[in-house]
Amino acid sequence: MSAKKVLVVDDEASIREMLRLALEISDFECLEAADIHEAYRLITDESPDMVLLDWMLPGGSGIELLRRLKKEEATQALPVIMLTAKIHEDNVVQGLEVGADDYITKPFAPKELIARMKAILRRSSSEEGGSEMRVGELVLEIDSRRVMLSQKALEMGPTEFKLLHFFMAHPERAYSRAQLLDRVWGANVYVEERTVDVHIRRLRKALQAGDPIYADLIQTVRGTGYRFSPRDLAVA
Amino acid sequence: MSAKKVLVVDDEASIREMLRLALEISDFECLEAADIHEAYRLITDESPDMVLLDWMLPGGSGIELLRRLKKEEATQALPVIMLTAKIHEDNVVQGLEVGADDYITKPFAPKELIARMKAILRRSSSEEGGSEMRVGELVLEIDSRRVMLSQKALEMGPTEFKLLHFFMAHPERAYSRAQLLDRVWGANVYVEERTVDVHIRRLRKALQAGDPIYADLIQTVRGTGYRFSPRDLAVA
DNA sequence: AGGCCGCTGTCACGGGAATGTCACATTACT
DNA sequence: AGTAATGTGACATTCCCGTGACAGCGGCCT
Repeated sequence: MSAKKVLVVDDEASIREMLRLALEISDFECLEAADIHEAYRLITDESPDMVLLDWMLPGGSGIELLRRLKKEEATQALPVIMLTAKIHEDNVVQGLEVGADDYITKPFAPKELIARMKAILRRSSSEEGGSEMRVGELVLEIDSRRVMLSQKALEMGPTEFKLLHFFMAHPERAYSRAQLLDRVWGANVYVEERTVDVHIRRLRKALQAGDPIYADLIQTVRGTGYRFSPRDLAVA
Repeated sequence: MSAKKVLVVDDEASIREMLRLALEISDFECLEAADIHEAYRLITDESPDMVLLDWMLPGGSGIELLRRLKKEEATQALPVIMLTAKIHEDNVVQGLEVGADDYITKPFAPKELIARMKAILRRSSSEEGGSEMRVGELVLEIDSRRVMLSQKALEMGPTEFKLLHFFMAHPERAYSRAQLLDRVWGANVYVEERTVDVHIRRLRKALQAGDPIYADLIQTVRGTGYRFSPRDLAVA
């Protein structure tokens, strides 16, 4: 299992730093945001597996972000743990009502936080019953690591599989080559950006072998990168 | 109904003797083990119908063995009753969490033990819908530890049998070598990952000897591991 | 006890797939 | 038309897997 990404939202740099340390020791990947705007950007761009959200934030309190996340379909299932000061314990009720998965009062032991995080991640990951994604006749079977198009298996390498997986999880959005390298190849990997092009081509070719129309799912966004667009499939 | 085999795991010979007596009076067949290693050997070699497991054992506590049994596919369903001293009653919770079916505190009346045993056997024997698995013409007979393909017996070692057993219980899913080692060989076993390859090959060879088509059931998933796929059998 | 035999785990070798990079062709936009 | 960006085929390298061989171990038979 790859490392889980956790977004820490807190305006105090010292607290973020402390949390980053605790998280990285436990093999989590850590993202940081100091305000709501930055937090929202990171959530859409990096799609973390969990959010640690401080209650007291300048420029809009944490509950505002929480409401927004629970309102949108794409982020509704994203687990959120609230961090709250002992004094404002009555906010906890409010937070849980809005849809926080858990809360923890400051100060807290890192160990307890990690334990709660793992409990929540275990729960949310076991919930994903349908371990397959579908776009029209295209079915990506995660467990068995196969791609079927109209009942027929498609041949492709591991990288193309991961690429397709990422695209199907994030449709209708353009990604730059750098972003794709980051999200599909993984961080801290240095390869030429143009390498993405080649794998895009290989993925298109694999899809085309199954049904030419499906190659059009992968669209080029000139000057930006690529986009996966199921929407245009039905039109054709 | 033939006599049920019961394995008694306890380091004190006197207790084993007492239990043997009680068991044989009630028409059980009795196996004895003084330590975990011997116990494990007897379980794989003799496949008893039930285990009476003392908590306090030299060289690894009983819970260690219990964990291992519950983790491995082949022994997951094997009923285990824990024997525990009154003083350590808090261990009971732990034991039940790991998967013990029942517990009894020493000292106990033989009559009570027998009653609990029968209750559990009744439950577990009614649960086992059939002690064989089938994929096409391939039949895995769990009790007799044999594999038949088109009425013909296949030759394979115990490890290949367990491997096939695991695969048939979890079809259409890719497993890494580490996962297979964990779930087929058992936890706390250190062997090279590539060893899996060799046993995969031996299993394929055994299947091929029966019917070449059936060797294709075991598929290589490059960069990931292996997959058992009955689905592709019918297509061919 | 000795020797045979089946099972297991490890290694080394070879082949083939997957990957990343380049050079060149092609396309899209000004 | 000209330029920048993307598509594409080819290639060397790396990585991964299949396979045969082999030694250790324990059981079983004589």
